[in-house]
Amino acid sequence: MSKCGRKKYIKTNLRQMTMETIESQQDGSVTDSVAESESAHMQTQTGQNSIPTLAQVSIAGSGTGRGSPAVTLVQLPSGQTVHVQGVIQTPQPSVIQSPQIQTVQVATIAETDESAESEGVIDSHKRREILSRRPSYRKILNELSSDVPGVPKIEEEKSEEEGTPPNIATMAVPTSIYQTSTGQYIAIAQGGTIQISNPGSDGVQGLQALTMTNSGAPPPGATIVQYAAQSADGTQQFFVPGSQVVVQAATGDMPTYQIRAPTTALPQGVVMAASPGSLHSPQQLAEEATRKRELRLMKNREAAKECRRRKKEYVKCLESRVAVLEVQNKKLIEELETLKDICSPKPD
DNA sequence: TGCGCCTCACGTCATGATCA
DNA sequence: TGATCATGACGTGAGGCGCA
Repeated sequence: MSKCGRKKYIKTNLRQMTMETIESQQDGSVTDSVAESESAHMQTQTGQNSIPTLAQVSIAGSGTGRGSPAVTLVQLPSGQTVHVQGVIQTPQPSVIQSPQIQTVQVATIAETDESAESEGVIDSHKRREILSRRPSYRKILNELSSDVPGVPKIEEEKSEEEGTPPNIATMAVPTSIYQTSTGQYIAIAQGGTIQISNPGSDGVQGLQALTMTNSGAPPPGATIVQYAAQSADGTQQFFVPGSQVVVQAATGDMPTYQIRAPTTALPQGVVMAASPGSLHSPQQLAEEATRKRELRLMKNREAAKECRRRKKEYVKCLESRVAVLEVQNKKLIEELETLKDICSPKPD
């Protein structure tokens, strides 16, 4: 398959996955984030993500009592209520507090780009150097949320409510990745899913599904793994003890896998079936480098996905905050008008 | 219907931040 | 201090939409 075709294939799968994720988020599943609960309102009629609009809010109840620190309940369209603290209070940090830094930096970059255009001297490395200094979204949001109770934090790790759909293309982050002597990658995810990736196939394409079913049969506590290889050979079964770690494959036309108890703990749970000490020839070193690179790329792929997800969440949270602050601002103005009326006696 | 534009999501690279 | 993580930048492809 050509690169274009492959990308198309992967994209189709991923798009489907994304839609499944969106659907699962919209079907009333519990979300503890204001932003996530508002995701449905961010959708346009075409179902496509577009320029986000500010969430409309309504004031659910006027708890404003004079002289007391009032707390106003702001009803978001999603039904979520947000506590807006007293009208008179210490200035809160602007919603664009941290992004202001970004704005300044972007302005600098714009200048840089201009000068680069005019002179054509500044290379992309310098630009990258400047651009990469931005603070992380998570950091910004967590700083904001620590200041203001209404802003949810971006969690370090998503709870299971956002569990990946049972699609092999999702490439669930494996707890253990093994490499067989045939060069295949075997990843055992936390949910027990086993993924086998053929060498040379980057990422999801080479994955073969292994379904695990619990059985009370053979060794107690063992798990029967049905090898769902797409060969015409049919289904193979594996017995996987409870905390299996090591997988080896025999060379030959018919690969076999042995899953054993762990012996040594290597970083990131990666166990090389081929002894590292035997890697002497340049070819083996090159293969090793290639495998390492593929592994790194795979991890980075997942990290990038997660990063984008957090970024979207961050943006939604900011939008929610804008909505809340707008309501707060409106109330401030109203209260100011009221105070003006009280303090300025009407002429007879 | 073809074309151009826009948006979105992705993969990859580079690099700062963080961890062991 | 090296390994790993997190994330911005960049390039690319696909799909939607308006227009001639």
